[in-house]
Amino acid sequence: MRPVPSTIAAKLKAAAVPIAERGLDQTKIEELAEASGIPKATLYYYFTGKEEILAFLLTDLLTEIAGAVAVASEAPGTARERLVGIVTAQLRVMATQPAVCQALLADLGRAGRVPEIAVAVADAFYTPVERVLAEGAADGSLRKVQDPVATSMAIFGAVTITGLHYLIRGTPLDPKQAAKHLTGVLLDGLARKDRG
Amino acid sequence: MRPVPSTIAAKLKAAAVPIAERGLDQTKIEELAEASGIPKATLYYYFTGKEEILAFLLTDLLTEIAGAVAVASEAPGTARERLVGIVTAQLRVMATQPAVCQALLADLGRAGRVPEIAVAVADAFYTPVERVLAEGAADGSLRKVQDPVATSMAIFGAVTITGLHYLIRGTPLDPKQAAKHLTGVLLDGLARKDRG
DNA sequence: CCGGAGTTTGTACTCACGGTACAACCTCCA
DNA sequence: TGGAGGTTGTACCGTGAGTACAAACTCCGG
Repeated sequence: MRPVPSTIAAKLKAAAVPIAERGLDQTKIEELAEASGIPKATLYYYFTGKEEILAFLLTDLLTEIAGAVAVASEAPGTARERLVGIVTAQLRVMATQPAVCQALLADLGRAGRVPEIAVAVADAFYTPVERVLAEGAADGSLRKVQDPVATSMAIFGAVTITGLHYLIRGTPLDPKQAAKHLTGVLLDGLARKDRG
Repeated sequence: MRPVPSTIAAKLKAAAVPIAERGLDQTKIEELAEASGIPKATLYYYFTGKEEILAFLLTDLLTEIAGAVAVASEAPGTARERLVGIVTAQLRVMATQPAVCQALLADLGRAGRVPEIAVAVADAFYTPVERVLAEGAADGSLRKVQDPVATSMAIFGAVTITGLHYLIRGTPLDPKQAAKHLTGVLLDGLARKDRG
């Protein structure tokens, strides 16, 4: 993959739309060309194929998420508050870039198969959550869970699948609102509190 | 799609393995034929193509899950206990049929695009959880959540993505154990209880 | 202003694979 | 025993991914 100039990278984002709608395999290269306004021959000048185009879009997205999450992870306050911030940040990007996010989440298998993307997903989602869980156990704002890795996986699932549903159904996603509800459930739990 | 005899249906299950490994689009019909021991021509006698073969495997799987979940939903005890039973049942099927489950969860976008499968997913996952949440609010074993639909989506995500990770990594999945941890987190929440 | 390096793009091509057509054969039952 | 329907091999077609390549265009150093 040749270094991709920013003009191309910018145009390319529109290519995520047909991919989100139909899936990569049901999307012809010609459609990617059409959607992005970049001729097929030029696409092949920079990328070796469809897969690589999607990988480029996804790593771009995941870098952005990782950045926003890193900021939220540095915020002052309790770990519990930062967890809310992290989830909000993740949902915010989903609201901003619905198509690429849908392309990622609707085909998680591909992400798992491409090591580069798998790592980026971990950096953007699991790892920060895992850390904030540990911080919460330390500062007393979160309880100590038995298996932080499994727990961060569960949180990842809850957040992304919730977001994915909004994206698929096309209903507008209010990140703050959704994060509030989601973390409300995740933090307080579903069980009725006997003494709360 | 012609009615599929049980002999064919049984053999066909093996076709889920290459699909889980590589994804449907990276799997040739010839490979499905090889994996299942059913010649290509016979596959096309019963199905109109790859998509339909996968759809058949998925509806079969989802019917099974829906059945197991229905049983768990009828169990005596509190709604809270039934919720644990439902999650356990879902994870149990994932442990029993790893390949098909992976094929489903690693490509949720496809499920969303095929109405038949989307409905089956709802029947196997959301709807029962949504109902047990309502029952829990009624019998007092679960707290009243603001948005039961969104909550059941989050639960769906937590359960399936957790399961998917086990499947992708190939680590053995103990349904009881995993369900215990998962529902532990979901029921009690991540926040430290001030008075528990 | 020239020339060359790298970029952009159109066009023509190859080839793998999904899917179809069809005929031979087999099985089972009336 | 004959015919309907299931099973399978083989030959074929069309689509679309990816390649090859050359023409044109941009930009920069001399």
